[in-house]
Amino acid sequence: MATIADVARRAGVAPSTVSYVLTNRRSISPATREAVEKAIRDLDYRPHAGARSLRGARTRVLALSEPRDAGRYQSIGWRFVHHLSSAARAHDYDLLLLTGEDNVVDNLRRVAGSRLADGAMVMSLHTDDPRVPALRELRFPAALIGKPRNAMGLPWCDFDFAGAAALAVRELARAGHRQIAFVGSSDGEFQLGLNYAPRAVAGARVEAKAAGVHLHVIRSSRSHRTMVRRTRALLASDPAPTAVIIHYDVPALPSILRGEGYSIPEDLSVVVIAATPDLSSELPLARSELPVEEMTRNAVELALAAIEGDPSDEHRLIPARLTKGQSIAPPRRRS
Amino acid sequence: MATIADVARRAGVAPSTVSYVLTNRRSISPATREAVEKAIRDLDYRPHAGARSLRGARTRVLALSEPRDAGRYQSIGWRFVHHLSSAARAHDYDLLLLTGEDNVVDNLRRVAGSRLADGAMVMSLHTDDPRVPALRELRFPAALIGKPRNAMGLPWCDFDFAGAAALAVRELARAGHRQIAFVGSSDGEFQLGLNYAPRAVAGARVEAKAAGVHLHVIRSSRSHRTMVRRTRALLASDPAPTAVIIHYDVPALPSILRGEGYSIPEDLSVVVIAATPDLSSELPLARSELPVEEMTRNAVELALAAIEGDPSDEHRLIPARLTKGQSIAPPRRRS
DNA sequence: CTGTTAGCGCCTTCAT
DNA sequence: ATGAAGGCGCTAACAG
Repeated sequence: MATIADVARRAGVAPSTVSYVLTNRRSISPATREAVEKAIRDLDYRPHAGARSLRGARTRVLALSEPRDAGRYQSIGWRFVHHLSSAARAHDYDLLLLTGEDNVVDNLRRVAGSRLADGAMVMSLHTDDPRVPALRELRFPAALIGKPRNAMGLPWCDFDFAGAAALAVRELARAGHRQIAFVGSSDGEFQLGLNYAPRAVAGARVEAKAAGVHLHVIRSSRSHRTMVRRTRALLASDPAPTAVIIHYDVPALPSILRGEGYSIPEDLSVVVIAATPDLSSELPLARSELPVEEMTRNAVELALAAIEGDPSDEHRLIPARLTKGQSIAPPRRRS
Repeated sequence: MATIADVARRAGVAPSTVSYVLTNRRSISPATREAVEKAIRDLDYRPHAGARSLRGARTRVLALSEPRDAGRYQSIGWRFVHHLSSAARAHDYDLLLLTGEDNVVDNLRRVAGSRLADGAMVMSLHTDDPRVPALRELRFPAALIGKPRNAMGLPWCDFDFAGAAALAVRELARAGHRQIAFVGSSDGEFQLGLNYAPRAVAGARVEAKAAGVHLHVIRSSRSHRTMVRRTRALLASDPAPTAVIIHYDVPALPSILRGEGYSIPEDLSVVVIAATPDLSSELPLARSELPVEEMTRNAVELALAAIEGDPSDEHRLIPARLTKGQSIAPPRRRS
């Protein structure tokens, strides 16, 4: 593999000049720059990442932390990762994955200590996540994807789950619904303490109270059988809900509703919040999409800002936007 | 951050001695070892990754390559990544994610050239994947997860999709079925050229011919509407299939079948191949699970072997094992 | 505008 | 069983 010395020799300049061409840290005559760039191309030269980081420069690597158990419940994880990687590459950064270790915190310590990365992004935040104080103590630059109970001065960005839920309630209330069901995240997500799960419920509750509507709250389940049971109980309650808000993807739920003999939106209005692009549905559901691209772009920006030294506790709560599909109708008159 | 010199000073030994304690490359008296280890603990010393890699040692990082577009079709990806990360950590390796760039091959060149990783693992292989010749040319140690048409001497491991399909056909034939439907991967996966999609179909075809049964082959679709349409056409064909093999997860399919008035297994037997752990189904389906843990463990082993210098073109095709659920019954007599 | 040089932290050969 | 010293490839301070 070619080194900076090889390039310098071939271009007939000093190694430092090559370095300066690369880093743009002082002015270079067009002629020299041209010669150096040609030599770089000819030799397919790439700076040695280890040497760079040793010299005190950046590793240009961002660590991505996610607890091992989160993967089970969050199939969206992969979408986030793809977008995070793109966003990081846009700043010439790579992503180092920190999911495989039992102990999330040790893993961060290790990476920070051995300077494998310049900073971290933290996914699947629990309400009281041990990684938050650890990052603080390590003084390792980081951005949180998700809102912990206490960010302890770390920057974070998140989707406004509470706002999305409130918006859905408001929209349904405006259409005339007075009995609204809220199907929250799955049992597993609640049990892990994933912060967005209760936040969405809380948002819905507040707005329901303000709008004077009754909210029937249940959780979803990954077990189809359980889901059917809970749905039946929900629909059988008296007074029965005339609209359903679904937090996140419970792809089977519309099918279950139909299976129980309800048609959408005639018998039941439906709104999905924090939704993923939906290919499976027959009819365009009213929804607020989870803005994955925007979230990841912001997360990377915040992490890089933290690396640059701004110890900002900036946070970005991305507002929900409701796309009205064809799944909201006025409530059917009780017969 | 502490350096090796700090540790040496604190332990009252030479830096090289500390290094030897760390790398175990020569015998150390118990006393010195103890002293050094204490100093390491006291200072929470961690070797500088960049310095190590500069010195010619390993980076202890494995790159993980997946094309950007694959994420859309393979929700399983995240499971693989989690397991790969665990497997890598078991060998004290970290994972660097290569998904964010438009050009997968450039990305590999870059990482190999700048020595950000010691080797790579390659996911979502297309039948003729450009990464294979590129890795060959770069002489970058790598293991493929998936079987390309031509591995060009690179080691690979994969699930025996053809065998799994054949096994399913055989089992259904043995139960008396003569008209078997095969619901293959989705249009998207076929279009991307993901290698497992056609392999499973081919395996089913070969076994069907050998067993003298007729095979109705369709592809699945992520669109629920399309899926319903195709399923109806399939069930309406004459002679109608009495059993269905589902390649990979089409979670909605059992529901669709039931929705069309078929009960499982009375009206229709069902076998799932390359299945993911199923939480959503009412009844335990006959299935061969995709052995994710085993695949990822093997992939890491092969990659590390390649890094160690064995230029083996070893490959590991992991055989399918069928779990008989309660979804296979003899075909219903035509009425 | 460009060249020379020191040193980042580690491993390893050579010497003891 | 342990030390001393050189150099991996790069950047930045210092010279010109």
